[in-house]
Amino acid sequence: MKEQEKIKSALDGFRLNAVLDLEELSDDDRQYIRERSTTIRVRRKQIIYSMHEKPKGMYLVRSGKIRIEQVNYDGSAQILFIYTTGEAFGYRPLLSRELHPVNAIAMEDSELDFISASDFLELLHRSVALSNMLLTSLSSEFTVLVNRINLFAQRGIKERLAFALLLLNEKYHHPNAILPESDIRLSRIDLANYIGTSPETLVRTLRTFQEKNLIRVKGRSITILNFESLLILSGIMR
Amino acid sequence: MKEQEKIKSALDGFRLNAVLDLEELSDDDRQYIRERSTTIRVRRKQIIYSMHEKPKGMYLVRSGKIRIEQVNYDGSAQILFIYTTGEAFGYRPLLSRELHPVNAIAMEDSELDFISASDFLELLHRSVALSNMLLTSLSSEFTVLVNRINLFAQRGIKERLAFALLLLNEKYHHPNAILPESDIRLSRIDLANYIGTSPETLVRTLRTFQEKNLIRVKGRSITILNFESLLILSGIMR
DNA sequence: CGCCGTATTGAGCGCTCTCAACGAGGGTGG
DNA sequence: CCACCCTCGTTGAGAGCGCTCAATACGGCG
Repeated sequence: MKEQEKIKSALDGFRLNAVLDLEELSDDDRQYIRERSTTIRVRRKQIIYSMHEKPKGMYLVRSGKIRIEQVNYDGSAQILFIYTTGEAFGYRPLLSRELHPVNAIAMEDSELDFISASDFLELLHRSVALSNMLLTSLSSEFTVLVNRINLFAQRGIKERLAFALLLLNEKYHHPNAILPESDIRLSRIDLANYIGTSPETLVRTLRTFQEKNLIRVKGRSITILNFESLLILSGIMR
Repeated sequence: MKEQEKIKSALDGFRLNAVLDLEELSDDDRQYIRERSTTIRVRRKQIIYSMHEKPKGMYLVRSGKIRIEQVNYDGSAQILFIYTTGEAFGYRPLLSRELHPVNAIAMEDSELDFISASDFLELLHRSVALSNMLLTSLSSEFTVLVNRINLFAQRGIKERLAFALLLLNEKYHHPNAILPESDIRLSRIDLANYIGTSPETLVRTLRTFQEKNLIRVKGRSITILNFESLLILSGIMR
């Protein structure tokens, strides 16, 4: 599918690639990670860490979905990322010796590989490959965040929703599925907090999308019907 | 001034610290930088690099102000950062082997130290200290950007302006000045593009701030009169 | 002195938020 | 198995914020 490739590449620069590519590390490093990591199980809604906490280590998602969010004084929440299988998180404040700036919460029952702060930093100290990988990855993530600031600062809800659905489509895509469309399943509140709006406005915008046959909505599940239109609507492409 | 300390620390986590602290590098590294860097002069409005260009090297501001912005298809622009004396920019896409995601434009006549891509990468390759410094710095910048996404997604113009003025106050602060307040000088359009609004709305919001004696406006120059109120207004503090 | 880019002001509209009410669904305990 | 409750989702109405368009002032520079 040529169109699908176009969509994918248009989202380059907007997609946080948090995948920790262990392939790029040496056998020793991989061995080290395997030895030191423990698997932890978390249930839906369980808090993995909270804002202003001291970071305990790095997490790698084996299964499930984790949302990273900030909660403001007025109680409003902004979901910044959703991490899924193969993606790593929680390690950045270790590098900059800061407290967690965000909450990490399981959106579904999930399994995580955990490496303690000291083990992680020890490995980082030893492995130039890891250090370089993180440097590269942080730099490209910088671009992603900058693009997103632009999006939030300049675009309205329609555009932000269109964009979010395209990103989520990738997050919710089943690894071995052939079809491009996914079954995007998350609560209205989560989706609203992800695009920075209220549930009411979100629902209304979803309906207008459905009326234009851009998506199909059945309960919690959202399916994209027209990728190209959504991409144009998002304003990131002409 | 105790209050001033409070303001400063409240802005931690929101302030992009792009200062390249050469002190942390070895004598050799500093020597290398000194030898390889050339000084270039740019005039107001001059483009240093453009979006989608291949990055040529790293820039270090000696004097003047550089704005980093993204321009969208519809012509709207979002100013993401303003770099001033001692701050480094332009090197991130070198690390991630990407094209520039932003424009860099001189807001005033400025002087920059330039190090070519190959020299920069060569130094990075040799210097663990630089590599670690960048890793730390990128990680804390990640937090800053995340905080800003939250701000843009959740807050209105009043809040964003209050916040921006506090940040700009630091950017425009004269190094040896004693007083906390600065003379913030930039065009209405630049300020509007920085907080993500139209010049008209910006002007009106500035006036309401002035009417509440939060700031003094004289032509292009803005002076903060009441830091504490602005900080509370910005919503980043209770 | 005139010109051009910048700043300000006014008016009107549209988008998005908030508040309030109602409906639907899922889980729990009886 | 059913009744209840609680959360989530949806819909309506109204207010207010921020945008756009248009006109008018301002100011530095040639």
